Amino acid sequence: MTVLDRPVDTALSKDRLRLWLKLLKVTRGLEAELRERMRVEFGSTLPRFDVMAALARHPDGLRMSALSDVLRVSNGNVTGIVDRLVVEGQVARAQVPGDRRAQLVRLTPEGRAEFAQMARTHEAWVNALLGDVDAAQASLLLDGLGRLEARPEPGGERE
Amino acid sequence: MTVLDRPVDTALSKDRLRLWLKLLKVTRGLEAELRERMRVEFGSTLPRFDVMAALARHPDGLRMSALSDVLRVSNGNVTGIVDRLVVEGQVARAQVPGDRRAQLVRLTPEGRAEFAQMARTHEAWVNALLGDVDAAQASLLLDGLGRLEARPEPGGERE
DNA sequence: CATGAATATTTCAGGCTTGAAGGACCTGCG
DNA sequence: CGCAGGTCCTTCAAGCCTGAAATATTCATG
Repeated sequence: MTVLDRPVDTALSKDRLRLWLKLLKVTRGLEAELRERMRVEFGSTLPRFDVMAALARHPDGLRMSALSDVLRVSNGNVTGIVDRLVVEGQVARAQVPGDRRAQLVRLTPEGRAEFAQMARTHEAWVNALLGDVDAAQASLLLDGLGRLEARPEPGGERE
Repeated sequence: MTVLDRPVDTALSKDRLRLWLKLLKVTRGLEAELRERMRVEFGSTLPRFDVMAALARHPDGLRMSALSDVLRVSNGNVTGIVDRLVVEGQVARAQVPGDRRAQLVRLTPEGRAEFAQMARTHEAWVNALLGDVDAAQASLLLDGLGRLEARPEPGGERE
């Protein structure tokens, strides 16, 4: 911990801080725009969209805890979002045969149809918002971003 | 709007979508790590830190609405965060002489001291979390990120 | 089989966030 | 002056989010 006890204050440290602040700014800006469009166009939200996207990729359904893992979101949070999606009829819960604790969550047919529409539109939005990025820049950025991915701490879970 | 009515589905569109998802993933990962450390180490939060940072850059104080502009956060939200910072004694509200509607918000001396400590540690955290990024990569990424900054829509506010 | 540990989920309090509505105040114009 | 329209801020309902505690249920071990 001794490294945290004195000021850092190198040029590189400042550069990294600037990079992080920029990252935050850009991401929040884009996210705000997408959230707003999701709200106006579909009366929905990004978290709901995220849950539906995860379920769309798993047609056999996911358990609540699996959903929580995939989305990297707390267990209790998933409960609330799924609750609302159930009320809206886009998602259904089912019992897992061998385990009375677990729930299997799936898209309903209506949810599947709604998601297809949302996903198409969402991709178009992103495509337009990132319109200044060509393929080469995209791959360059994608690569660079990989470098600052927070790795799970040693001893943590693996994929 | 006609462009949104049919599937996009070009390779470039997929690349941009992947880039956006990566951006979101990386940012959320780092943010979660910083939030957790802020909570454990300082019993505080990133939004509170953001407010204090803005106030630290404006020793003469900021109005609530100016704070809301700087942080790009809704007015009502700022009210709540500042309320809590006031309770904690890190921030104080003052009347603006000529205008009984407005409030001038400032760091207290305690807030200023606390912020200095938090800012030093925060920078060290970011420096460590982005430890794989050297100066050249940082500037490359910073530049690339600038390209996908959501520009305010035409007719919107300017800086 | 019992029972203690582990697993799956929900509930809860506290905080952040938004958009919309409301109240107080200011300003400019007739 | 009076008052219409704007500005500044707060309040509110609804939703997202977390970490921690509570509830069920399953599993492993003796």
